[in-house]
Amino acid sequence: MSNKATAQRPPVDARKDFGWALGVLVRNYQNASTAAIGEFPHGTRGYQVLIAVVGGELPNQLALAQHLGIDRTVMTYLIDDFVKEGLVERRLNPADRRARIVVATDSGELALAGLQQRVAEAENTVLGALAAEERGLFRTLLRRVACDAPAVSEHDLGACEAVEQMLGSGS
Amino acid sequence: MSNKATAQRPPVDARKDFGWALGVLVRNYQNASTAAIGEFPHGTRGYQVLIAVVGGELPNQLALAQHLGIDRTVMTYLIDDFVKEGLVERRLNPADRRARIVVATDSGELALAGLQQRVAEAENTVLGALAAEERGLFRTLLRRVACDAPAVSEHDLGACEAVEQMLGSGS
DNA sequence: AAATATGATCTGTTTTAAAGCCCAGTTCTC
DNA sequence: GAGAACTGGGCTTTAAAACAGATCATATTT
Repeated sequence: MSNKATAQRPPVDARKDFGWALGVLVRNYQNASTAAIGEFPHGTRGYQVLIAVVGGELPNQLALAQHLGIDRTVMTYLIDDFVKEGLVERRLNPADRRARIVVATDSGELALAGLQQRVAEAENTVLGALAAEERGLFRTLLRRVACDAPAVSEHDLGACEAVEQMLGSGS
Repeated sequence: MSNKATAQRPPVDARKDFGWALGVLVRNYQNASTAAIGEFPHGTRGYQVLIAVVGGELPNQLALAQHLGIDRTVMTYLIDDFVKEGLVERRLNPADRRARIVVATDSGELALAGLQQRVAEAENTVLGALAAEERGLFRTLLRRVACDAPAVSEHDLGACEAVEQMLGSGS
């Protein structure tokens, strides 16, 4: 009786589901990168915030939050902790004194450089099933998926546009 | 002053970070698939559980939970809700009456078939930046990354082994 | 100047995930 | 049969995160 369904429709294979594979990858990345960065303030999240800060393309905390898809109120104490650790500084934007420009300190840039190496190793471990060229290909495709994604939500779209605008001169 | 760092090290580009791109993809996938499946019991999670159940490869609730990387106590009331909706049934495993075999009802299989179509559309939207062949390539690479991942955690490894054992005859 | 909008912060509430402990029923080992 | 081990389930606690408002300073608009 249940044969009927599996005979009429293509068989369901849980391993082929895109969402499942994505979930496994995210979980593995989380575990591996968390282990790689150790006691860094806010874990993987904090690491990505620091990357965005050092990148220096996001003008204020709000843009930072939207870029990473996290709540703007979270960004406040996340940056607070970074300031406490001496990784970044909050500066007033002379052009718009409502906004705080978040700049990385030398210590922050140094810390990021170290972290990036270790995270890169972790990433390669996570992608261990692929050959070296395939890893590069996968990264490229993933980057395109993320950067050139169609408008799924205005949030991400806005963030992406903002980034692209600012990178127009920065290449 | 900060030019020194950017001159010595390769410039940091937030858009090139693997973790960031992965996060964007996951967020887009979540939004798109959530919209696609509508009021389905436990959202994207529930959808993936149903796939695994219909796939019929996971012997019990524990294996189901490990396969999807969620807590085993969560699986309890997740399956509870599915039973209430008539999507799945809990049967006693005659071979091991400690374990409950979770089987999809005809209604559940039908529901999944409908959902899969809509989710597939959502997935293609999310991957809209890629050409059709590239999408297939990306899916293949992602599947390999997930299925053949090296042992990052014993949890996932065990789940993957279990799946592969049971699929030994099914390809 | 007044009204409105924006960025950051603070204050809560709510949701969610994860972890731990305990119990009941079942199976396996000895 | 006794005891250990395992599955399912309930319960509580903890931490993280999302979410909604309110406040304050500043910018922009009218």
